[in-house]
Amino acid sequence: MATGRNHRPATRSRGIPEATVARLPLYLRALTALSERSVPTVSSEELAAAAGVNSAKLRKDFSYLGSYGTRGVGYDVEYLVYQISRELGLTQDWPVVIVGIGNLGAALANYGGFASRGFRVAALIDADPAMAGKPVAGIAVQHTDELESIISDNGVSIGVIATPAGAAQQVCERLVAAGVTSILNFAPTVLSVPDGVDVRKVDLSIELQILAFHEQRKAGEEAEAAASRKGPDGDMPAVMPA
Amino acid sequence: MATGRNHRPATRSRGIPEATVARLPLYLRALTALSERSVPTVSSEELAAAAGVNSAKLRKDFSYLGSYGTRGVGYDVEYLVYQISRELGLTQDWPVVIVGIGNLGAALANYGGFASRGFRVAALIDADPAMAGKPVAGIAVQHTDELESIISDNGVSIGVIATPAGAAQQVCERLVAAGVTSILNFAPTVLSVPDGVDVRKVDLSIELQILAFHEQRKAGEEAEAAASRKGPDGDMPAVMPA
DNA sequence: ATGTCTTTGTGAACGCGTGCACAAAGATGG
DNA sequence: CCATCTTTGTGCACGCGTTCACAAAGACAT
Repeated sequence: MATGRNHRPATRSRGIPEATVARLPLYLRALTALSERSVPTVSSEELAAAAGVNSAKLRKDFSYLGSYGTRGVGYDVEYLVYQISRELGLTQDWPVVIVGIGNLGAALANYGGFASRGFRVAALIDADPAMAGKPVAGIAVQHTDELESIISDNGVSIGVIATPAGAAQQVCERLVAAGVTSILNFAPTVLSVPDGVDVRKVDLSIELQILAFHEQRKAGEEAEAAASRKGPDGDMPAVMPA
Repeated sequence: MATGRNHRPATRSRGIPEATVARLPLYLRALTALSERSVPTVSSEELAAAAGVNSAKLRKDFSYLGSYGTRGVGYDVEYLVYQISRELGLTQDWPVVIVGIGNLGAALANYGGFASRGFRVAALIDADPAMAGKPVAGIAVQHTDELESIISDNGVSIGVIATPAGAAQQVCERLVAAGVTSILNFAPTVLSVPDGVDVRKVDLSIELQILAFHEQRKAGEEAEAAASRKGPDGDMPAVMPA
């Protein structure tokens, strides 16, 4: 993935493949939606369609967690929600700090998807003294000087970096020194961290560049196909309006 | 990727592996930094360190593009910047529309990483009539009604969806019907699109959940190691109270 | 021109992830 | 209790991606 997969060499954590872990939140979201509609059970086929994956893959993914399905019936929605939540560690409360309260940081602070999944924004931190005390998403921004005490007072182990690229590595080092062991990095930089610290990267510009590559390829193939009336391979799909 | 990889079944586009394409922007960024420091050449070892990857992987990646290096010396920075830019399609101008100008949409509009890489924000679109005309990042927001005409007038082929989850699929369908063939989706939903349309997904909540999983595992291993000095089987994780 | 030294480019092996296809398991009806 | 039908769980094969290790290639000094 977006990104940013590949942050671990090849560590298979407790038998659950990394690729499976990355899909569990996807299943969880689909299951939560079913739960809200009071659907009691769901088959692997239905759930796979809702999550946008192959049903065999989904069944294999679940098989790593245990045998939670009933043959001939499917999976119990509520039970599965609980099991996946537990496996992902979402049954406990994760205090999170966001460093860098610019446009992106503010957007993250306001993002509803955090609170609903066991994540609690413990603090917003910015280096600009003018920001200190200003409320963003109902939380007063604190100055970078407070970083270390905030982390240790709240027992924060997950940090989000939304600073400019130039500040990211330094912020990262302070976070790690203060006890943070998982970092979600939005700054367009490669962070270097000691062993035992997980980093996941989200890079908006990179995603767009990948799209541009495919877009260019499509345009190229099109021109190519238009030029030669007789294409040897006919794998160009007709674009159907949804 | 994060993120969000795996949006294509297994299509190897024009001989260049998908995994390689995803890393090209990373190399490009490192090379651009070197270029700004007027470094003339760089070895695969140095560049790999700057990009945070294995040097053998980097060389193999470049080998898909051609033989652009000089043995005994390394790679010419400027030349490589050009070649990768061309391969990614960044030598041309890509007009982009952003739909959904909330916190996140505004952050994206203000994000500097777009303009510097051949992407031009052609329009900001929001469904709220109260937003229409309001300038965000120096561009006046336009109403959703204008969506189709904006797309066709500007020849937009890349769209960014930053709407709430409920609106995403509908917006997506309108974008596709109007001619967009690449979509970057920030809404927490699985978009269904016709063949020929690329979708990349960035999901903030999913990234955090993956971090939480590893965080929990780290905490579990720690507790396990502390509790049992010599455990016979170590596959049963101690369930920690929430 | 020749030898040495550095660094690229790649052949080959390995491991992970994916998807097919099917047997095992349980529900359901008679 | 038995037959049938649905759906899970998984053995297996295949392909992609990663990494090692080394031969080929060029720079540079003598």
